[in-house]
Amino acid sequence: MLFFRGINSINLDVKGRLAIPKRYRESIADASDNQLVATIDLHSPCLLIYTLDEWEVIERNLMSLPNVDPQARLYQRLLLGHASEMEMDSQGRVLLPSLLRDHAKLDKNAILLGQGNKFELWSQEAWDAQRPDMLDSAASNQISESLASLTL
Amino acid sequence: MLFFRGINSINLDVKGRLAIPKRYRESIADASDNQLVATIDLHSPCLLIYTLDEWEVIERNLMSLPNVDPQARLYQRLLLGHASEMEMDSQGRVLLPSLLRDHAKLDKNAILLGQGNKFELWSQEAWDAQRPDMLDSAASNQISESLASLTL
DNA sequence: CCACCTTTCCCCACTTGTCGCCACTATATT
DNA sequence: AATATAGTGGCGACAAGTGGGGAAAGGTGG
Repeated sequence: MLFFRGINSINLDVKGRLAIPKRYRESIADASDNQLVATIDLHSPCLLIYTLDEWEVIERNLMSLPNVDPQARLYQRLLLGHASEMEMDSQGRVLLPSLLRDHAKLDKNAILLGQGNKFELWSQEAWDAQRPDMLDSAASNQISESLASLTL
Repeated sequence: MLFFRGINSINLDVKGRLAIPKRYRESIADASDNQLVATIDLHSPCLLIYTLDEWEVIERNLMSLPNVDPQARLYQRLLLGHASEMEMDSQGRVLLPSLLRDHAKLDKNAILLGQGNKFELWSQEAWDAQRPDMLDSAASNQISESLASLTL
């Protein structure tokens, strides 16, 4: 089973290519023949990067939502509409479509977060700006019900 | 199975032609011999573009609706009435009928969104104007029941 | 019925973006 | 300290995107 962990500081090249860290490459090659899919995150200014097979699961779930629900339609439009297939080249790099780079304000310095079945890709600036807030709200005492059962 | 994804920035030429991005062309050629159908979207100021065979499914469903239902008749009139067949030329371009271009306020800069069995075609202006609102409402915390089951 | 005008379509040229290759640098390992 | 390996960046070839000219087809008006 495929599971991505860890934080990586990565430089995009001037053409917007992202070099996937070596330690992830083999499992990506095995899982989906070097095919990745990037889309936007709806809650944070970052991109989500899935292996193609993981993405197809998401996609099936998305498309099975009731078509009459306006919010479901919105999700479909945004997530599917931004989902871009990318293929790792022989050096383990993928070209990020410029419209997606724009969305996440990605230029050179980026942060790649392993998040289980996907990666999150942040611009360094956005990450640095939001990390303190994330830590603060995580540290606050308001534990949601779903978290209450968690033993760390 | 045919499945369109992703966002594309595209320039229409002065004659109103749309060049389909290369990566979609082969599946369109395979699925429906370069035949596409465009119609209007009923909820947003954009056009919907189907392969001919996918459109024929929609069409059958539309026509099987009860004829006495005024809303069904409305849908039939609008969707079927605006549906225009288009053929990709040797360079992968289709001519968008001027009445459809007018409906979606399309001039030069356009955004083509892959949406599963169809594409959505937006004018750049309309897309830029609506995208922030769409992101806002997608990010809002009011998650409808149907979305609650979705794991991204 | 003919002439003219507009629309559509094809072809070619040019520009831009994409991709592969290679070299250099930094980091880790023995 | 030397060597190997991953990361980074630049160059160049090629493909895709874009735009314009002109021929053909279709429609309109005299």
